[in-house]
Amino acid sequence: MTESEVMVATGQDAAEPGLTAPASGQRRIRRENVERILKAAELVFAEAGCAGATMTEIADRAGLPKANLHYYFRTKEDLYRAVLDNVLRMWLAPVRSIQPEADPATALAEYVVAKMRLSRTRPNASKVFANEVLHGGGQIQDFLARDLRQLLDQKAEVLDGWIAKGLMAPVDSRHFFFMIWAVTQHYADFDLQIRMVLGRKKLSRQEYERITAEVVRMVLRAAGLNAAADLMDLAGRTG
Amino acid sequence: MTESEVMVATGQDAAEPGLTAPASGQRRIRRENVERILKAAELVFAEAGCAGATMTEIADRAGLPKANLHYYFRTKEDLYRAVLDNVLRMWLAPVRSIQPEADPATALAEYVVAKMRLSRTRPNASKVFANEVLHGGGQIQDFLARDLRQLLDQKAEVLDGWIAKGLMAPVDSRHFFFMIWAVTQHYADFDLQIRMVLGRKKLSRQEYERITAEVVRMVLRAAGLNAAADLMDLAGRTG
DNA sequence: GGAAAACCTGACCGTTTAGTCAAAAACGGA
DNA sequence: TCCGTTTTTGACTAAACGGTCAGGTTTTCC
Repeated sequence: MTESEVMVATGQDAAEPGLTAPASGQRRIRRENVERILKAAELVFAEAGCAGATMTEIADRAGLPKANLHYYFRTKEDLYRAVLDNVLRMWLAPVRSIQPEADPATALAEYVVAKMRLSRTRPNASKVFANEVLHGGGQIQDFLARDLRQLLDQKAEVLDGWIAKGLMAPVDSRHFFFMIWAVTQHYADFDLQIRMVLGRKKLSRQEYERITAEVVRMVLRAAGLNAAADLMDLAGRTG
Repeated sequence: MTESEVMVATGQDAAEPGLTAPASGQRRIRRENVERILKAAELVFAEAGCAGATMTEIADRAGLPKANLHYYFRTKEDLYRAVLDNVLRMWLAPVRSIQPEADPATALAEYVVAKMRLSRTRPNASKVFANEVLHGGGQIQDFLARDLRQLLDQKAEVLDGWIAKGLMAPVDSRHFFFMIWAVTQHYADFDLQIRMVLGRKKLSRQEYERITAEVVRMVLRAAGLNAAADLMDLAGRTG
């Protein structure tokens, strides 16, 4: 599964691609139903895992009969791949802020904020990703070994550049990224644990923003950017 | 599932507990087979998740016929609970080093080292735990809301004490623990991603120790303990 | 050595699940 | 309105799975 193959399932790979498919976008009904199915599937796959999810459950959540799912997606695995492809595409996006000419503290803070926002707004996507890596099927290995590796190499080089210029502490740039991924995704993947342990039913948006600021401070300090972290401290506590 | 109920499955809760059970420990055969089954089960549950694991697969890995599993563990859920109980017990152990009178840098470093060692030596245990939290069944909620919450409250208080004395930066102690958990367990739960992205087939013990040192440095810096982290820098790079 | 307890296991059963299919209904351009 | 195309769906099948059980074998203890 290379990056170029990561795409929204248009459904054209199921049920005999319309050879006479009109250029004017897909049929309305197909587009709407595919979207509904993918949304329901992401939820169910996140809740139950790939093996634990059933087509019947997904169909019920989408408000469609099961046979209809098999009309748009030939097999359960096809549907799972489509969901996963969406998730992977989303995963790669927030890293853009890491650029050589950027200010390290600003860029890292922006990156963490973007990752935390993704954890809040799309926890199910993160869970599907986590589940897939956890039970390392062949599904995701190409993505990890090709696309993600290439991306990490690029961005690690940016950090190494900053370090060489003395702009941040001499961390191992790759493992520094692992730390950011681990911490930010933790708030989506382990949200049950976090809520139970904090005794909260749900984390409000305000609470989430406070947590995000805290995570940013810790990450900045881990990078040796204490001045920036302390500035945040001031802003966060007085604002 | 309270902490007191967290225990190794002795098998006495399956197949009619021997009412005439001898005080001199369990029967040898039972003890050995239960251990083999639990070991195989932990592996399979980690690889496939709870729903994806099959009794047949576990039986094959344990080298026993499937019916034999049901002799020691009445149902798949009973077996899963037994595995999970082992995992949870292990999870709570390493936190001991966090004590009020300890030196923050030393205690935190020891804690991170212990958690990283657990990730290296028992990755499957970590994966079973992660999978359970991810798909939050009722199984683990009591543990999280009671035992883990209580433990976190205790240890957060220790950190707050250190902070009050000015021994470390004013972090949110609970979220600081979340960061440690996230980062250390990441190396077990996401080891596939880490190996793929680094282009390694397997991480050697030496590599793991280098990574552990790096993680310790980042955690210490995140806690504002830069002096200790820099000392480690020196030791790690010259030693 | 003998009896009771513990252990073993092939064959079997009911349920759940992914996937199929054919016939009907809805759609949409001419 | 008409006709080919797309969409819908209840009923069905085969396979996989968790769990059962009866009858046999081994172990343990006196």
